[in-house]
Amino acid sequence: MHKNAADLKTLALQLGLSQSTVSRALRAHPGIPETTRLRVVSAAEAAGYRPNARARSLALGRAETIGLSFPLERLQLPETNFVDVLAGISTAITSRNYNLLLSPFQGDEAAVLRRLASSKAVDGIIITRPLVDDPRIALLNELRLPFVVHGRSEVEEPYSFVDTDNDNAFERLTTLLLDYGHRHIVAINGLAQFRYVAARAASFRRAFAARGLTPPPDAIEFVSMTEATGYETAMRRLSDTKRPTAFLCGSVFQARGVYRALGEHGLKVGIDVSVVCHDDGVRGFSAADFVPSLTATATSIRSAGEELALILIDLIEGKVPGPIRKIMPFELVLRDSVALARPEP
Amino acid sequence: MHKNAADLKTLALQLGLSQSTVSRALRAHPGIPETTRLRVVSAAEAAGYRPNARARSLALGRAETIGLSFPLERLQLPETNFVDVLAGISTAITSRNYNLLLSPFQGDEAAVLRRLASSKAVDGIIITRPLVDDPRIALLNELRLPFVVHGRSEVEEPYSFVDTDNDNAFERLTTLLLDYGHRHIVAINGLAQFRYVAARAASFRRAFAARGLTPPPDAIEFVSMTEATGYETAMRRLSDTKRPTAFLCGSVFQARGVYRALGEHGLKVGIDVSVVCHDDGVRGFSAADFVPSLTATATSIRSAGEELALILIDLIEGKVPGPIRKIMPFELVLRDSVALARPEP
DNA sequence: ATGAAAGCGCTAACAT
DNA sequence: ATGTTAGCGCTTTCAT
Repeated sequence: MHKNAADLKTLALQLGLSQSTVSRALRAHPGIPETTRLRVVSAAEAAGYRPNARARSLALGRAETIGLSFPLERLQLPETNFVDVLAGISTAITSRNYNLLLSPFQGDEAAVLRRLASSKAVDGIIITRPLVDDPRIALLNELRLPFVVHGRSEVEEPYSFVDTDNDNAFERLTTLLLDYGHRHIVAINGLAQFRYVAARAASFRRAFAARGLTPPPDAIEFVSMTEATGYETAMRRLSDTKRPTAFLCGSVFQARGVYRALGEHGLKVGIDVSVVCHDDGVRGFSAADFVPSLTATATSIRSAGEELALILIDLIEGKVPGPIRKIMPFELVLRDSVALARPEP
Repeated sequence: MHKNAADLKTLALQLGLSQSTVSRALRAHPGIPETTRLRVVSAAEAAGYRPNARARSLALGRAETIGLSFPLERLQLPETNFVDVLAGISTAITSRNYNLLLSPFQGDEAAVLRRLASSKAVDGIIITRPLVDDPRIALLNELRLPFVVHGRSEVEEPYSFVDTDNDNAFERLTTLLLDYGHRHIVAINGLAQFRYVAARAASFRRAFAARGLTPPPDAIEFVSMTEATGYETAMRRLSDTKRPTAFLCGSVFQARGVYRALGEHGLKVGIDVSVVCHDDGVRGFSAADFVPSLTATATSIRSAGEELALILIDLIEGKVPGPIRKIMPFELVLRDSVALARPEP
């Protein structure tokens, strides 16, 4: 076999051609006759030649590599949709022949982004979980590093993003519960610092408003997206003097906690209390597998990951012009966790 | 702010120094007086200078990047310890200031490894889930790309690895059950193509042999490491004319399935039937959280991930000589899933 | 149709 | 203590 993968110079020497001709032949440049092209290609194959990525990226100014910057914890916590996003990105880069550089960080993300940008280690970057007013967007624009955001922010800056259709999904879920006669609904939302949480809260209120209703201020709970907080929140609200008749959860993790709390209160999901949820399609946490099965707005966070990478690569390669904005669709899947609201006791 | 991150040439020009002096000053080479060093460093800081990683790696022959090659599915299945390994690797590279290049693949891994090696995109690579006779090891040795294997293989080739102490863990678990009087034990193992599965089977038999016993040939089941197969296997074996008194599971996923099967048979874990398991410390799947809590040999697959990356980096930097072999320790944690074997009916 | 030469931005051996 | 020079391996004008 090819022991030491040859370089261009050696190859050119062997063929009695110049480096430039060999280089062009390998990339099928116009102006290289088929005969020499074939000769070069077969010689390269025989020698096991593959271009040196370091040299190539230096000369070209592109590394065919995208970066993903994320806080280290996102890989450490069990209840996260991050891995599914990562799976989607992985699929996309595989199909586009790109590499993915993982940039986990602890502490100062801005420093990481600055380093990635000026070190030219990647051609572009994906950032996740934008805040309502996220400083990273202005920073990346200033650094002139192509980037795509998973989610949206409220900043004025132009930027590309892929987001779930939070607005419509939550309005839909809320409307469903209202249709079933529920009025005393508790929405277990995420932490208020994230933009999508605000969007979801607004959608919840909008659905009420569409019927001339206004939910009480404490209808929306802003807590983290875990089973534990879902459980605690539900336990607390079930002790209210007037018990909620339905829960709307922002994630399957929270919904799990709600199911557990209801069980402990001796209440049956889909009979005594209704539950709906937004389902990102996280591996191993399907709303369909809940007992009883959970009515949810289903989307594929993995597809969102694919889109993120594909859009970023298109942006890098100049295949698309300005900022791309993509809203991923969802589907309302009716299952067994919703019943007509019981008449007030 | 620094608009366009300056390069070395510009910086040298500004300072009235040569590129090499600036370069040396920035890396605190001996022979650069403190005064000029400070002058250079502060100028670099002011200019927002960061070395171009592409140029640097070309000149240096090192990219300060390690690769992780894995089949795309490993990110897609919910029941996997892969993400925990990834979390460990991420922690390690963060602390050592390395980058991690993810190389998911579909199909031919050899091609991916060849490409990574000859394109010089990474300084070294981590491979996972070695087969009993794994061809990747010989290939990587031939390609002269530093690498570390997560797990062991039976090949003659020299190679570095980090592995769980499968032999002792499974002997220990088996001995524990034997101590409790169990003789009719079913070991739910992994798929036979992997080396660790063979090692575990041998350890199981060794524990029996140490008491002059021999387990029946069908005592060990070679199935995949999922809840579903754990369930199916247990259901099948519980219908045997002579019911097993204990199950030994290779993973918490399988153990979950076993718990479910026992529940369906109306059998109580830790009373009617005993269960033990090896616990990799996968996020969200702790043996401690089983109900009843599950006796297990506990190890940290995440720490293994950290070791993998640290060893690889040491290898790359020449800080250690030949192949490094590291066996990760485990701890036997006694919980509520084991009881004395009932006298035969 | 092919070659020569410059340059991507950095490091390091070799001066001085 | 600092500068000069020669690469690292590739792509890409610019010649011919």
